[in-house]
Amino acid sequence: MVQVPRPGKAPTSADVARAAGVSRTTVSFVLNNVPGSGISEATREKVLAAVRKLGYSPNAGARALRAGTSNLVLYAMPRWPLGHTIHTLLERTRDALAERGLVLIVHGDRNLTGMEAARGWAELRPRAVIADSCRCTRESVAMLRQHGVHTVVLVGEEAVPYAPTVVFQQRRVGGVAAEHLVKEGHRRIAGIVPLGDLSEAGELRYAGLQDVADADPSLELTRVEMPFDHDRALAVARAWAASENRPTAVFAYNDEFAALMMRALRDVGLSVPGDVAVVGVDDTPLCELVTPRLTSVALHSTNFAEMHVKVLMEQLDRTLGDEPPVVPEHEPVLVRRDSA
Amino acid sequence: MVQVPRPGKAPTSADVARAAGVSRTTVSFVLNNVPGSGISEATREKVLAAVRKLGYSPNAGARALRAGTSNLVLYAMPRWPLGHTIHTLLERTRDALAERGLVLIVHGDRNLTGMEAARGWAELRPRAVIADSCRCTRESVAMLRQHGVHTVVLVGEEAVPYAPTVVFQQRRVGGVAAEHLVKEGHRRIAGIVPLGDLSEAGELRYAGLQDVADADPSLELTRVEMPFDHDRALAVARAWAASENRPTAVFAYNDEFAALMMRALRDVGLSVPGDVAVVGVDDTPLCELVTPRLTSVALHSTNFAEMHVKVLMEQLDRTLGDEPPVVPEHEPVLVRRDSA
DNA sequence: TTGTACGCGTTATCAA
DNA sequence: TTGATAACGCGTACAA
Repeated sequence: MVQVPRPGKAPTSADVARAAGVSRTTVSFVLNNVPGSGISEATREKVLAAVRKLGYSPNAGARALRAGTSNLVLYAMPRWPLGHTIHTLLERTRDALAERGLVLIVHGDRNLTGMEAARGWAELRPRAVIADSCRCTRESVAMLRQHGVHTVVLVGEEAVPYAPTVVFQQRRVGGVAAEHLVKEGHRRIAGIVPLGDLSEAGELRYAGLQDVADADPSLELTRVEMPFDHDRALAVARAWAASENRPTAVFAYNDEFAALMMRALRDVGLSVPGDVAVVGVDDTPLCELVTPRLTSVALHSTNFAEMHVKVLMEQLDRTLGDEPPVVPEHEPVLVRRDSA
Repeated sequence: MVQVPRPGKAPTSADVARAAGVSRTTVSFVLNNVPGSGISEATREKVLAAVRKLGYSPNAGARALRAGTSNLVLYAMPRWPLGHTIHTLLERTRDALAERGLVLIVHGDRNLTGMEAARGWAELRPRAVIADSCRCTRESVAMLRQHGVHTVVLVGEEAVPYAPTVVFQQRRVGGVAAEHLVKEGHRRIAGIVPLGDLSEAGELRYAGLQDVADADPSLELTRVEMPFDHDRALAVARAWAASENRPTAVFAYNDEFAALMMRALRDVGLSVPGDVAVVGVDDTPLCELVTPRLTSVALHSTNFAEMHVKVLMEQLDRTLGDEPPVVPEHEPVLVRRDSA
């Protein structure tokens, strides 16, 4: 049972020392396994027993205050919904950090950017910060460094000169899809941009389509803004059914939108991929479950996670002022099935 | 640009005081808006200017050390994969906490339980901890309280006497599905238990089927352990096609497993729901996208999130020793479509 | 209005 | 082996 030296207050190392009948110094030596501080096995045991008895857990704040650095690694929650990619990423990162005695913390603030965000992160004086590059300016990164954050790793569309960036291009997702469709001979392509939470990523992916269209004037791009809603999808499909120069292919924002469109297209009598080809994104299990099987752009979340962990670890090892870091690129890959 | 009073070290309130030409006390008064400490508008401005100039951000650890309590609320990352439910929950909780000046932190450790886990959480001396009830024992909760954690809110299958619990019954998910199937006249029901990450929740949902079967001896329950894999699904479907007393209904762990089974069943010539009815879980968009449309048990993540936030806020307001809290129940709801 | 001084919990240094 | 002491950054009671 947990003993209560001072009700409502957490036990301190002094409490442990008192309970074990030793000095605070001794407690500290035992708990931190300080080498070369000949502690007898007997006292060691006494101290550990007292720790267990009191349920002692060191105060991380005080420890960090004294040490000048914490063992926290702060991951700023990304703007887009938490999906499988993030899940894998967190899992791997946590494990890798745990091996070094570092603790992964996901910071909840999702609305603040730039200096505002950095100030909140800096309050915790973390060892490292991982954040979307779109939420970090040169100033905010400098601020973090100023606050003793040894490592800053960004994730985003493109590398910035002031911090190592793991490039993860939403934009290329659209590009890869468009390139495939062009190669298949499509000339009129529609791109879906979702409304709501997903619109930010949606714009980026659509911009990728636009990149390809800009390079090839014979392409005709149609932008379709749409919530995830069967009726809206039906309306779009109906319009296309009635039009003689409808798009011959549609890049849906993700696999779910793609499935939604496929259903709507079929509902109005258009065939997939015969009349309209469809490409999704994420390569989810859904792709195999719909008819026809869905062609999809894969983000390879496992690869991404590993790459991310690698960069983070390199940065943690790096002593301030080393050579600039590598910035891996992560190219999405088209997984071809039947729908396009 | 960020000024550097002492390179590599974060600016302190003393630095701010120096830069503003005032005392540390004054800085503190200004930053904490201490009432009744007549600070002239001029000095106020000077201090704030210095804060901006230095990029000062208070050391949360030191502040907590002094105050005896932090403004952190720790959410221990749940064991099962982060999905839409968790996403909504975090979003709502963060907003509600932000209104009180509290910061939501998601703690990465996912493998530790009981005392081990509690020790890690306690190190940060958070104001509140939210965790899966299955990772908390009576002792570990007592330990947290001992360490000044004012509020502990659990989420899990059933209420425990030592902490307020938001009841969220995976088990009832299976129960609700089974009750529906029984009402529809099914007597031989199969339940899928996924392998891997999802097995923990899978066992609970299957136990819900078992509850119903236990109460009705005429029911015949078949347990199917299965990874998410088309070939394995096909094998199961083939076996059923060849058997004269195959299950007439299958409770799939979630919508994706349900869709996988539906496809496999159709592939081997069995009709849905004619030969075999199928029920999924989560009421995802997928339900409307497959043929036939999928009947699913909905968890109503928005309701859940609101309920969760409500309980958390009540607990935060509660002064230690108040009356025991309400423990809302959250009943899953069957959304009927065509597949069962 | 402002400065001085103390203590929160840890750990490192130094002397015993 | 151990015990006293100082310092980390912050907030505040108290005195000026």
